[in-house]
Amino acid sequence: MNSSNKTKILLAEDDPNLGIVLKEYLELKGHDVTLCTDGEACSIAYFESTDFDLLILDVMMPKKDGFTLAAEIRKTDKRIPIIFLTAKSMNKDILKGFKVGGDDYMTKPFSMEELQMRMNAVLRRVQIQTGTNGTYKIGEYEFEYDQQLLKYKEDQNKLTTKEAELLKLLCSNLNQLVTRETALNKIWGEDDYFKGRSMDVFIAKIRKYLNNDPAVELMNVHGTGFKLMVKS
Amino acid sequence: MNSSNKTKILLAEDDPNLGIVLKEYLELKGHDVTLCTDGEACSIAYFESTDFDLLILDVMMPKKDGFTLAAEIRKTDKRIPIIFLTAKSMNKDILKGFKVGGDDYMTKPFSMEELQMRMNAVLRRVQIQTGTNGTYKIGEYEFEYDQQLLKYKEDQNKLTTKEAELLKLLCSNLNQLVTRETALNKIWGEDDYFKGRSMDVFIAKIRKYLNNDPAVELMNVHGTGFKLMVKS
DNA sequence: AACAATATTTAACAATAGTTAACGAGGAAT
DNA sequence: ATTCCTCGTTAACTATTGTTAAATATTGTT
Repeated sequence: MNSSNKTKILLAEDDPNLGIVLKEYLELKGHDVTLCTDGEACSIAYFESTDFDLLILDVMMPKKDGFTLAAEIRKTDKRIPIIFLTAKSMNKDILKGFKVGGDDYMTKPFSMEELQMRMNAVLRRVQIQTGTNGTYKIGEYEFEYDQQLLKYKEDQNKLTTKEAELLKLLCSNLNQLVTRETALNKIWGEDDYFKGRSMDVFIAKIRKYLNNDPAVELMNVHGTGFKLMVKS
Repeated sequence: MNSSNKTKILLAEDDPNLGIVLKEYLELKGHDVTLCTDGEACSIAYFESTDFDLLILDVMMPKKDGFTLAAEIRKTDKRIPIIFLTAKSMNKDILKGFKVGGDDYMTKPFSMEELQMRMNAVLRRVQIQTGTNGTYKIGEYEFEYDQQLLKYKEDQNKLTTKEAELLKLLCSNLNQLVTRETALNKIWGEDDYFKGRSMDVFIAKIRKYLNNDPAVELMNVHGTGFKLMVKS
């Protein structure tokens, strides 16, 4: 979940009418919507930011279709919910949407209410463990990203901005790999040797914060990245 | 996930034709299905067992409708995935299904394939959430891939990433040949002479870890590959 | 048996990661 | 304006992980 308590939605829809109507409806419902009108713009928007909570992708789009885009994103993020929108109700298409790692699939025309409901259903799953306002549970710890606060029982640590950003990225991929590349691009904005060393220093700091709870482990995957594991 | 490797599904459907067809299809797909023909029977089945992985509930059922049943279950279990089936595509109904805590909603008639896909999508989420992808038994050993941990009685060894990946590949082909080519391509990404030598070094390391239990043998098939054998 | 190909093992080496501390830019306090 | 403080970066050193090399052993073929 991103810093505000709004759900941050990345919406890709090339039909300008539908795009704008959707954006306005979702904003009315209290969400924060970024609208892209083609697949490439959407790809760029996604990979530059760390804090989208949900993707809504039209399948048929200029430059890059929704399935291709979703497949790319699923390579680096298995968690973020993806809902596809499509005009044609071709059976094969639906199956492809799921195969590529989508969470739901809606055929136009659909009611806004149903979209809202399906969004909630899919978000409820990820929010069961990420509190609703930027609060993450990490074993016995509680991490308030908004306040940059990491709490363990009575103790609490104030994190720096970079520490908090990195920990948030790890939390939103809990039990899953975050590649060095992803982290560097999303948090440092570039991926070079020195930024990489800098990240290692932050990883060490976060480990130190987290070593009260033995069920929590921030582990390295050699040559690839890190994953924050919580044994259950 | 329950103890077996099958997905345990509780299916409630009062139409006997559809019920039986669904059950048979899902069993064909390797799942373990319990079929109930009314809401009360389903409620009893659910509350008597602990290890269902997924509920598929018809909405219109004798004695207790699917929504009421789901609402009851959601009081005690917020996690278990619920998919509703319904004949009528009334908008209000769909909304009610989600309000009551459903994860997906399918309108009859639907294709079996789409049901399968939607099941997978919903199950994938809970797997990701719990980080429970792989624990293998190897004779007296227990291998937790997620934690890169190999346990033998009281002892436990922390494996490196490569060791864990290779052991996982061997485990998922227990008692079966894994060709050098397969292993090299899957784990090293390419199949050349030096990667091959490197793999041999890892095989040696894994053998060393596994030599407490005489029933376990990581054997070579000359010129072809390796087999992880467990005698019983 | 002699030979060639493949596999095992140990050690040296290279690349990646972990840790601690020094450094420097920028903001806040004096 | 000067000093102090915080934070991110860089540096230096150590540890871990994975690859290459080299010496030995095993297997299959002629």
